[in-house]
Amino acid sequence: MLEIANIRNNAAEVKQRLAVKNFNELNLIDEVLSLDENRRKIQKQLDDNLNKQNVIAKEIGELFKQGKKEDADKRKNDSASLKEESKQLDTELSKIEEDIKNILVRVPNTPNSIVPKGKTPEENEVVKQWGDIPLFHETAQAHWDLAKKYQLFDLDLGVKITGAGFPVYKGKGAKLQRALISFFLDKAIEAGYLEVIPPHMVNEASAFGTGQLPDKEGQMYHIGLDKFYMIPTAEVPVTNILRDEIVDSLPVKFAAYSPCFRREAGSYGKDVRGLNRVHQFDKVEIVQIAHPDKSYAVLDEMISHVESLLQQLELPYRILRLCGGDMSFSSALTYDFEVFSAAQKRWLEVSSVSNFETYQSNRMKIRFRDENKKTRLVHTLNGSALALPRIVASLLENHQSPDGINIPLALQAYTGFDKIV
RNA sequence: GGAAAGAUGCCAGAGUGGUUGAAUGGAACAGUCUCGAAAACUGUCUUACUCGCAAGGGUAACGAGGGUUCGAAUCCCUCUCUUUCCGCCA
Repeated sequence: MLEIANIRNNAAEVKQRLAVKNFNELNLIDEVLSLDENRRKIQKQLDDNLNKQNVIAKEIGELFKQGKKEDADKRKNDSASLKEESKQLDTELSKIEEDIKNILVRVPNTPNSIVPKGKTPEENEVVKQWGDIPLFHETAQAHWDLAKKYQLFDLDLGVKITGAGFPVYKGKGAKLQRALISFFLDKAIEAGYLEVIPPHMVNEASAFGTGQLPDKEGQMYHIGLDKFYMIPTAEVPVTNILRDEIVDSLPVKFAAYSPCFRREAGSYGKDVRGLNRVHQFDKVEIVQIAHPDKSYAVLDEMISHVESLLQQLELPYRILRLCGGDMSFSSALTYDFEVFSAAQKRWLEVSSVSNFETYQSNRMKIRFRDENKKTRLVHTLNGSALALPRIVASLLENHQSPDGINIPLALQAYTGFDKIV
């Protein structure tokens, strides 16, 4: 959530930025400001009251020691009304703090100044395109057909075992998954990330920390009996590693492979065909905890990392700067990576790299010490590097030939084969 | 699933009602010593909110929430979590 101090100091700018995200409840900002002012007033009153009570308590202790019991008893009466008053103030304060929090969790992050205005994905800005778009003739097959032909994965089998959207990978299809995961992890480690294997379920506090709760619980699978959530991305457990910590040295770089579970309620049509959108998929995620002054350089670094992966996989891609309307709630700046999938003739999103600035760290209380030894909130960033299913889809579609599917050179050491026949 | 114990500062670990935000030890940081290091010695060392231009005040926090009391880390209640043993099991 946004820092209250920031809202206090830059209310006009905050509002103007939020408008870029098409956030139209700008009155909430004014509301939160007046609540905050009130909060401080009550806080002061309460503190003063408690101070008086403490002074009296000390005096009574002293009187007891001197054996002046009657005097002590007299002083006790002085405390009664103060105590009553403090109790009321305290109730008031908790109420107002809750109100402030309830509002703040409903306000999205302020977008960076370079975020384009816009409401729909069409208004995202293409900032780069790499690679030649393959022009296949009519015989080019979609990945779901290629999967059948080469026995790579089976969606119907997944339906039987679990339900729609839970693919069963088989043979070279399974090996390809494993190869991609290892490839992505190795590249991340080379780039200085520490590999972690996080829990695949998280508690409520963790889900709140990265912003999945309270709003997006419908997106996650929930284990009601234990109050756990299946992770929709490794970002959730990995970023929470540093929750409530004061970090000594920045940046911290984590890379994690994990399966991801998403309910994807309401999706339909060509979007969910084949591997285009599934409920369980594998992903390698990179996370960085960065100094506020350096987080945008870090964002660039992460973008380059993702680019190099796609280049090594020989997949044509483009990078989009998401417009205000298409960005996620908690992001300040997001770049999406899309890969062109030859047979479907469309761009598929395979990665999303974002800077959350202090939006997540404020929830998670991840801090560092600045030059003056003051604690400050860090910036958090993360990106997919990469999500597998659509990578597989486009690998199959783009690298198909009449006599099989060619594995990109960089991946061959991991697959152990150079062609799927 | 059954039984027991426990939750205190970065860590270990004292503390059962009154200058205890918290002994002691370790770690860390700074300094003295040293060519340098180690050792030794000295000092520093929680966080959040709030008032103040600042210097510096105030308040809160000993798992969480409530209660008793003039006063609670210390007593009472509820909840959560952790550990150990047994059972089951990859």
